[in-house]
Order: sequence, then C-alpha cells, then structure tokens
Amino acid sequence: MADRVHVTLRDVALAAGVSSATASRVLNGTAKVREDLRERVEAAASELAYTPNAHAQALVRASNETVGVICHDVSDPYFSGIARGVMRAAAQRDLLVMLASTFRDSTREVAYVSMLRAQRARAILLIGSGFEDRRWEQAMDVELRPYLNAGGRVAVVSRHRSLRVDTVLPENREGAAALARALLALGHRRFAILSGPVGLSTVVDRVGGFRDALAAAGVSVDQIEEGPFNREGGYAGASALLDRGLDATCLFAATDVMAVGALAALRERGLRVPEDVSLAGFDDIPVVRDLTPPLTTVSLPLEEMGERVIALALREGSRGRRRIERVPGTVILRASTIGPP
Amino acid sequence: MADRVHVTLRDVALAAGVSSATASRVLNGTAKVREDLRERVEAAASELAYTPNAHAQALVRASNETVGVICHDVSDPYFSGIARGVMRAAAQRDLLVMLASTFRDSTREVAYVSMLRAQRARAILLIGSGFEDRRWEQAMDVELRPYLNAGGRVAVVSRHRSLRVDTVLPENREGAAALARALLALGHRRFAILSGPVGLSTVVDRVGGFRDALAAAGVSVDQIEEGPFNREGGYAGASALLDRGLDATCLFAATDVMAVGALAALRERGLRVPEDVSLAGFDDIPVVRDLTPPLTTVSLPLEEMGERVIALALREGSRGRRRIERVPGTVILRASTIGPP
DNA sequence: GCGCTATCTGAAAGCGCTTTCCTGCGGTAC
DNA sequence: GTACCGCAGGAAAGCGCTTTCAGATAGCGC
Repeated sequence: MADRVHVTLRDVALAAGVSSATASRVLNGTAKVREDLRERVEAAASELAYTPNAHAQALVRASNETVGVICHDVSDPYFSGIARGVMRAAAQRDLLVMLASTFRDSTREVAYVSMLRAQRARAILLIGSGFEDRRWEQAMDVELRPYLNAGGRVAVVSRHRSLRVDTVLPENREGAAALARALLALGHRRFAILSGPVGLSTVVDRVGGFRDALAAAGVSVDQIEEGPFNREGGYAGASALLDRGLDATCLFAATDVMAVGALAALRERGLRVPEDVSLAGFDDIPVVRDLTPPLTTVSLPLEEMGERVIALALREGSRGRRRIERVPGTVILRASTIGPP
Repeated sequence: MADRVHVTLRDVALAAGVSSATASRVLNGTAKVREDLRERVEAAASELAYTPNAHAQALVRASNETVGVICHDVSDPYFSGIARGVMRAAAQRDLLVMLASTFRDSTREVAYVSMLRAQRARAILLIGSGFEDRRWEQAMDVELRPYLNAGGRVAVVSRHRSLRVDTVLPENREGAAALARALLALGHRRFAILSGPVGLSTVVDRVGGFRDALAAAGVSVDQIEEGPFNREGGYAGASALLDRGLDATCLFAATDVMAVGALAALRERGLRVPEDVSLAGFDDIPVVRDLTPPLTTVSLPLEEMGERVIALALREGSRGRRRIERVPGTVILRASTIGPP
C-alpha cells in the first residue's frame, strides 16, 4: 500500500467538528459522548468509509487481533483439516490468521516465527511435528524465548522434544500400537512399514508404537522404507519395497497420504488390496473412505485438534503450568485390511 | 500480546551506545555507518534478540509486507491447491499471508475485507467465485473501492460480475463445453447434472457451458440437481437423482469434490461406475486420480493459478488496464467415463 | 594554517491512534 | 451568591519506528 492517502481518524474528527479524542471514543465506545456529537462522528466515519489503521492501534495498544499459524504444507489434507478448525475458532473470536507454509524447510520455519514475532501476533501455533534436530531446536528456542517472555503465547500440535509449550498431542504411539494389535488380530504376522522422514517426532512415535506392539507379540519388522511425507513418498516407498521383493502380508504407512501413494504403486504392480496385501494408514483424512478399498486407519479428529490448539494458545490466565491435551486415535478397520492370504 | 515489555530499537541503541537513528540505519542498511558502531549495534541486537515492531514500521512506512487471502474453505482441495501456489509465491517474496475462511458466508467475506483493509494489507486476493447477488456486490464495493483508491491491490480467481479487478479466469464455460463434447463423442445422449449453488458464477459457467455444448448437438438435460459445493452436496444430489429415477447414462458434477460424493452415493445404491453410469467432474484435484475408477474431469492448474493471482496483484506499474489471465481447462478422460451401456 | 566541502551521527518530527490529564461547564448544597 | 463536585470534551503525550535536518568531524586545496 503505497501511494494514495488514507482516511484517518483526524479526517473523521475534522468532518464531524470534534477532536480526534472524541472521535476515538465514539468509534470504540470507550466513553460517554454527547448524543449529537456521536451521531456526527458516526455519520462522518461511514461517509468517509473510515477504517482504523490496525497498525497504529496495535502500536498504541501493544496488542493485536492476529494469530500466526505455521504448517508444513497447506495442501496436505492432514494440515488443512486442522487449519479448518483453527479458522473456525479464529472467526468466532474475530481474529485474523496469518498462515505460513514452510514446505518442510526448517530454516523457513524459524524465519516465520521471527516474522510473526515482529507482527506481535497474539499467539503462534506450530502445526506438525518438530524436527528432532539440535540446531533447529536451538534456533527455534532463540526466537520463541523472547516472544514468550514478552507475553506471547505458543501452542503446538504434535510432540516437540524441546518446546515446553501448551500442546495438543495426538497419541501417535498408542494409536499405532492399537492398529498393530488390530492387524495382529486379523492374523497378520509379516509386516512392512512405510516410514516418513526419521527425525520427525510423529514418525518416531508412529513407527515406534507400531513396532513395539508387534514386538510384544513376538513379531519383528525388517522391511521398512523411508520417504517424504507425501503421496510420492508412499508411492516410491512401496515401489522400492516391491522391487526388493515384498515379504509381508500387511503394509503400514505412517500417514494416510503415503498410504494413498502406496495403494497406487501396489495396484500398478498388479497387487490387489486387500486380497494380496493389506494396507493401513494413519490420520483418517477425508478422502480415504472414498478409496477403493476404503482405507483402514487410525482416526484423528483433525478439525477439533485445530480448535483445541488455538483455544490452548489463547487461554488467558493459567499462566502457570504447561498444558498437554492428549488426543486419542481411533482404529478404524475398513476394507483395505483383511486376514492374510 | 500484553503484559511484558518488548525489546525496542531504543534498547538496542542504548546498549550499543548510539542513537536510535544510527541503530535503525544499521539494521536496515539504509546508510553508511562507521564500522565499529555497526558492529556494536549488530551485537546488541542479536544479544537482545531484537525484532523490529512490524506495526511501528508499517505505520511510519505506510506499507507492509502482508497480503490477505480470502477463500471459502481451507480444507477444500480446490482452494488448498490454489493456496499452495499463493504460499509458495509469497514465501519467495518474503511476504506474510493472512488467510481468511468465509465458510461460504458472504457477510463474513465483506467483514474480512474490512479487516484486511485495516491491516493495510498490500494486496487482497479473493479466491473462489463471487456471489451473483446485488447486496453482496454493493457491500463488497463499499469496502473495496476505498481500499483501491488508497493504492491497495486486489486480484481474484474466478469471474466476478461486479469486481473490475485483475482476474485469473479459469475457462469454466469452455472447459465444461469441451468435456460435454468429449462425453458426446463417447456416445452419451442422456445426461444428468449435479450443480452447485446457483448464484455462484462458477456454477453458472460450468453448467451453462455444459448444457450449451449439449444443446449444440441437439441434446437437452432435464435432470439437474442442486446442492452445496462439497462432498455431501454431491452425495445428496446423486441420491436425490436416484430416488427420482436416474434417466441418464452420464452424470456431470460441477466440481470434483461433488463427484466424489456422487460416486459414493452411486456405489451405495449398487450402480457401477462406469459400467452402469459414467461420471465426470471438474477441477482435477489431486485425489481424483486415486479413486476407483479414476475420475474423468477438466484439469485446472491450481497451484499455478495461485501463483498467478498473487503475481497479478503485486505487479506494480501497469496501473492502467485491468488484466484478465485466462486459464484453460484440459479435459482428462479417465476410467470413470466410457460409452453408454 | 584557514576555509570549504564531504561524511557521518544525533536530535527531532511525525506516522495514526489511544489515553491520560486538564479545563470548563452545569448542577447542587450551603 | 459563593464554593464545591461531577462530568464531558480537548490538548497533548507517547506507542516504536524511519527519516529529514542540522551539527560535528575529518579531509582537502590553497
């Protein structure tokens, strides 16, 4: 916004023949103002299409009506489900959301926190798991610490090793374990895993939970393929598994999005799901029930998680203790998993 | 952000033993500053974890580094595809994106424009078709006009009857017509349409284009069902059609998302796609190629559209003429459409 | 060595707003 | 009629920054 002149409070006050103090009082309803003056001010404001400069307000009030949200990729259904909840809750509270997409670049993530800090965002929400990486943790801490000290609020979805902030914590470990047990109960004993990038806490938890539950039943997994957290990652991972000779009756993908890619790869290679191999994912993003076969998965209430994380961040008071809200996952057995051939 | 005190430029200047003018010059690289002073300032800034108050900067510079994006629903893949492009382009330009979800509430849409105006957003992007509704158009005009006059930039995706601003225009009419012709070529003569809410220009264009192309071949459509632009809308619409006795060999849904719902409904009623009835959508959102059968659709380069709309809005100069960038849709025939039974 | 110019630094103004603080008014009590 | 109180409205300060503007210092030619 550059070249033209804006309508300011002064203009409104001038037009109404009052001081800007009075105009401000009228427009904010801060104090009692004589009826005729109030009317003149309101008329002038609407006549001039006045909109207060939010920056000036933020400056003098030292607070503003925006929250920042940082995610990896807006177009990932996992995230956009959560984002939907955040947006809804923000709308209810008349808050504006500044959304940043890191495209899984940790440097950019830190940079965004800095920008959001500069914007004096009322709260910053980190959606998506943290990087389990010392340098990232440290850089993040450098940005977040002063923000918190200045009264900023931070809340996250997923486990962050180093961030001691309010957290909405999907029970990835437990969910994956429950899924493993359900799959065992179907009769499977040979599993392969499509893992996301190691170093993401979500991956660690899901894969760990899955393996531990299997181990408890005396089953181990040696076929494990790692790839990025997207459809291509799932596709490539499944293809690699197939190339090396898939020795499993059931395939577990760390996310539904990866499972979708895996399904495509399996199908291309002529394997039928679930007749030849069962397939399960995690998250329960909306599309998976429309796949053929519908995907077995661990369901997470994404939209609700979004609402809860912003509520957590906004809640005043309770400055004391850090709160962790656990969100259980529900195993949903659909047609993509049956007993082993 | 409320209670604690922030590190200000003054603090940095004090710590470095210089005036705040000098500190500002160092931090912005605005002017040459003696080497030792510059070092002291930089050291102090990083020591104190200083972040400039973006509001103060915005206030004095009368411009800022944010753009506003208004969409209907972040979790709709059509929108999130576009948003991805916007986010990527914004990141390249070091811009922060304020994202607002209207949940298809036109009142809220206008309110958001007002908020974005207050934030002095550098540009406002309206994603998703306008409402063809006089009152909305007028309210929108009241907000947008002063914004534009003050040098704000506005760009939209989709046709807006009343908004004479830079536009990325998917060729809905032509795309739908091309699809209709392709379907005719397959041999279909009896069609049903799943339409979105009338009063959305996108719906008008797509349905209109489809019908006109059929009409040109002497084919008319009387089975047309209207519903909201989401999976449920498609599901309900298809169900209603089925209840009334579907008299068509091919079903066209105005969006892929609706087609997904329709597919579920058809399947539930025991109709096979494409053997019993062909199904086509519009948009080519990522999931449709993973459906069984993969969906015939008109492909739109969503991410690219996002990049183009922000580029349009940001482009300085060329203040003169309004620009309209047409984006052709490509008919993609997949397995969901074959010749009539 | 003196005066002039070229640089760099600091003081101060001002962006648009909110919020004391203070003045002036009318009303009440004596 | 005078003294006092309460209240509404205006003047002005100040939020944190950038940017003139002017002052100080150094460098140069003569």
